[in-house]
Amino acid sequence: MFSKACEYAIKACIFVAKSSMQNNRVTPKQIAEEINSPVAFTAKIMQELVKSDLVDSYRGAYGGFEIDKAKIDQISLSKIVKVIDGEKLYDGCGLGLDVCNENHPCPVHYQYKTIREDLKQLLDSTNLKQLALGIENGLSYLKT
Amino acid sequence: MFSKACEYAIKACIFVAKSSMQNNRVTPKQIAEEINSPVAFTAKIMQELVKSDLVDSYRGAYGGFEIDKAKIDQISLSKIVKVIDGEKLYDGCGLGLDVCNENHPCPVHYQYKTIREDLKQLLDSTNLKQLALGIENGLSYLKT
DNA sequence: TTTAAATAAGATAAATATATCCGAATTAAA
DNA sequence: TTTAATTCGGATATATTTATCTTATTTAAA
Repeated sequence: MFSKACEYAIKACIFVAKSSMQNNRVTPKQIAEEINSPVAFTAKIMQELVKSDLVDSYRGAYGGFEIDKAKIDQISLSKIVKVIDGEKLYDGCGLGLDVCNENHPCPVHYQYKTIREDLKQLLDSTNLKQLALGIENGLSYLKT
Repeated sequence: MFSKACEYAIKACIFVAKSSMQNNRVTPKQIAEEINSPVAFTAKIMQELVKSDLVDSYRGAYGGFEIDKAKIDQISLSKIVKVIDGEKLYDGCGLGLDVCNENHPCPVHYQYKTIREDLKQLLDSTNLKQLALGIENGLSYLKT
């Protein structure tokens, strides 16, 4: 469904959001420990998230990553997924046809469309604040 | 969502099913033309489908691939997907946790579960006969 | 001003997925 | 029995994704 990079990105964002709510900047090392991911690869992904303006970074001593508290509930999962995996999940054909629409549907076009709309709905309506609170309250987990 | 190999497999199966309903065996070359896929890679995928008993193959002159007519409506998309992509889409965690369940849910566990059940429902309830008829009747297409 | 801690950027490596190629075995028909 | 057409299996090649490493730059505090 999502690439590994995207899975890491989502989990990293949730952890950074949670930390930012507690006024803590975090380093790639801390993130990787918290979400059980390879440090260097995680750092690369963080760079993309920074470039795309979803996360803020601060260099030098006492630096790290954070998310503007006021923005935490404005960042939906769909924004993260689009930055890392692109729009494919959003508008690609289930069977990979370059052109697939009502005029020229693939064999599973209509059924797949429903699934995709549901997924879109899920990603659009879920934001980092909700997820960070879930972690904070021990209702969900970022690693096993 | 699906790997490319799986997309090819699904489309190939639909074409083989349609051909078998018309009492025609088909070769990898014909399949690849019909679904717009690389010939040799398609042939490899057909081998897997044969080994998994979803498709029958016949060697030598006048050989090729076919599906037992009586089985065409017994082959669901889920069978094909499981053979090529495995069970991950069916039971994997949306965020890649090794263990993810009600007792230890990832942050999107419940929402993702709904999507997955819908997808499962779609794959389980759609069979090759339905899809082959759609192609035969010009209601859907295997390539653009 | 020096130092230690941190991100940024680019090169490189490893693993996986996608794709090709070729020789061996099989088979129906001529 | 020979031939041509076909699948099978394994080796190889290419592309993409995942992951690591190294150097440069930045920055706060001592």
